[in-house]
Amino acid sequence: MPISPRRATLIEVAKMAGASKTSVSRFFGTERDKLSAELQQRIGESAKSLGYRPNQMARGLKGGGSRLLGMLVADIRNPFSIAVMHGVELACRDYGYALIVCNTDNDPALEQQHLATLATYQVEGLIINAAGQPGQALQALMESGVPLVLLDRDISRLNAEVIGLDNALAIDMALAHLSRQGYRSILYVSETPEQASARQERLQRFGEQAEAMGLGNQTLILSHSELHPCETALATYVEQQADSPCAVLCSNGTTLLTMAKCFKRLNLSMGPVGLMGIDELEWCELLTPGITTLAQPTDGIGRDSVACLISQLARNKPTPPYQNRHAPRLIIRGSTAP
Amino acid sequence: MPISPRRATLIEVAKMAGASKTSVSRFFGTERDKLSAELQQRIGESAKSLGYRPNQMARGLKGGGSRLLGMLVADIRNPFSIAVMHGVELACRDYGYALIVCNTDNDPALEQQHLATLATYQVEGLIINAAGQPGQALQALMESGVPLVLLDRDISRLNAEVIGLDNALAIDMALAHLSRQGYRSILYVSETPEQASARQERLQRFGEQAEAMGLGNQTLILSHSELHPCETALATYVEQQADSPCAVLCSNGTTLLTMAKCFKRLNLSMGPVGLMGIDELEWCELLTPGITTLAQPTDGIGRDSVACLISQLARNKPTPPYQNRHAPRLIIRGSTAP
DNA sequence: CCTAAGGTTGGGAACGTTCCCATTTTAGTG
DNA sequence: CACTAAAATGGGAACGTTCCCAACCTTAGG
Repeated sequence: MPISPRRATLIEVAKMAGASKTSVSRFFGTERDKLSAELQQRIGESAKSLGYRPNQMARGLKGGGSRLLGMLVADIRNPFSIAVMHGVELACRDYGYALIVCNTDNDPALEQQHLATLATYQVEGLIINAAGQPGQALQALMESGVPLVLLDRDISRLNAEVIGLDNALAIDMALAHLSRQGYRSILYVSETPEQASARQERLQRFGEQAEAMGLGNQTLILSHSELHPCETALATYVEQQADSPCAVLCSNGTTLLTMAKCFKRLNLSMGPVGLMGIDELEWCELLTPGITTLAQPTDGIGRDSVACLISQLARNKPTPPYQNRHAPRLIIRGSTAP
Repeated sequence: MPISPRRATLIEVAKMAGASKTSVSRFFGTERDKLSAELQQRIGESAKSLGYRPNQMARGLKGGGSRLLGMLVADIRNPFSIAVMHGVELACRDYGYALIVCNTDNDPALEQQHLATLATYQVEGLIINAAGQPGQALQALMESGVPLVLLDRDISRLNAEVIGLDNALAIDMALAHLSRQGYRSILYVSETPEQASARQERLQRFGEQAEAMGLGNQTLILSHSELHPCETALATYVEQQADSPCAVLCSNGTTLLTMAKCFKRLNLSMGPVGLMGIDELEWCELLTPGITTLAQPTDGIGRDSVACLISQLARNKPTPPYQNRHAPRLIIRGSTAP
């Protein structure tokens, strides 16, 4: 049975190097250059030979901060969330933070619980992609000095930065493209907008802007994941619009997948009936004749979320630039060529 | 400027409840029932009114364990990784652990660095989906008492559990299906197998089993992500096999996507030339006529990884059941109907 | 009525760091 | 060659917990 040798500690390194714990602490902290070259040498060697690594738990305890960021994701299986998370990861790496990720599977109760857990770990900042409206818990967290960034979804009565897509711009770009291609009437497909501000913003802008541009517009809200009702709704819509070219605009990747399936089932060909979505997915290029999308700059959104957090953390230093509303990128493919 | 009131501490709760810190500690630990009902009441109320939450950092420091698990992922944007991570998340929740996720983007250097970071946070266990061969670092970690689970990829000379797909079975199932459907010759497409044991196992089994079944077999290794060489390789292969029905078997989701694109470019129709992949992706159903896949039980793999960790953590308790090699599920679609 | 046993409760040390301050050494100045 | 400022180093107290052990308060048996 292998004995598990406890990890080496600061004191042991100090003893071995013939230095004080303070010096060793300095060596691994921000004051290494205050040490003489010779002492640095000795400490460095001892630490190496003992395989010493500072214990972040102990560091966090004594004022030093946990160097931990928390991320709360509503649905980890959503490719958008993942892509953003990737950006967050990259930025964490740059700033020297580690990341605790919690997935709520869109369950508000679980969300509350995870929030409590994250607080327990003394995270220094929090990136929240909310499932419910945990305004109260977040308010408490903010008041106790934890900076917050809301990802994609705003929370009412909470004074925190929201970082995500420029939803109005996205809708405008989509409608401009569709109109340019000659579609005269648009069906907008969204998931239920109640709990997600981004959905609301997109939905509302769609109504306003389509009206302003003189485009026919209708809305379809997907509440459950069943395909059938959605299929009939689409069939009905297309039938109604028989006289003028029409298109379907999907609010995100999930709805786009659903509608693509409906197109297939109804044997509708994309193009003659337009199809377009927000969010770029790997299969959009693959599906003949290719689906036109608005790609979100997910990496940038993730990175900026962290940058925003860090800038709140260090109020004294100049604020690194970050953007709240990110512009999408239009990727034109065959599905919007009538 | 809002003053940030420090989080309440154990001592403050104790003071308010007129109890000792030990009692409060007991209340939040595992010995709550050793306290009289009345005392529990008082402590409960005080804690609530102060919004007290135990500080996990401090807990971890004093022997209590960090209640933190680490997960190292080679490529966080791979849907397989995500799906497994979801299972890991679920299990963590059940066992009362939080999860630190590190993504290495397939960079061995970064992997080393992340490993060091995770050690720094005193994680109690580690789930490793290795990018390189960090055997040395992992060995050190194991020796210092951190249980390990290797996800999908084995690491040579490291005595740790490997949890993942039953690769031999998967290949056998795929070949059995393809053969049953009448394909006489198979092209196996894999990414470079050097650094990933799962790829090696699949590749090797493919050779053996196809030979044993009397099927024609060839292998295509995708090294870079360029489409063109791959496209010509496919074209050549299909041409060669003009006389007998042939199929393409893809080692994972990435190669499947690549080959699907090649099929499209070459205007090959799926079915007449078979196409099949390991890993189930959302678009496999969508792409006419549907792609036959072997779905990995990703949730199970994730859950079992955690279960395995936990069982190592508590050697005294009976080992919860976990499985090392998971069977895939065959999903038959049109792409393997000649 | 005394004592042992059991159930509750509390005090203090320890966990591995950082940080404040005191001390020692070095270098610089008149 | 003192004398002082600056640089380098070290000692001890904190950080918020848990855990060991001691103290207390019942209750029941003799």
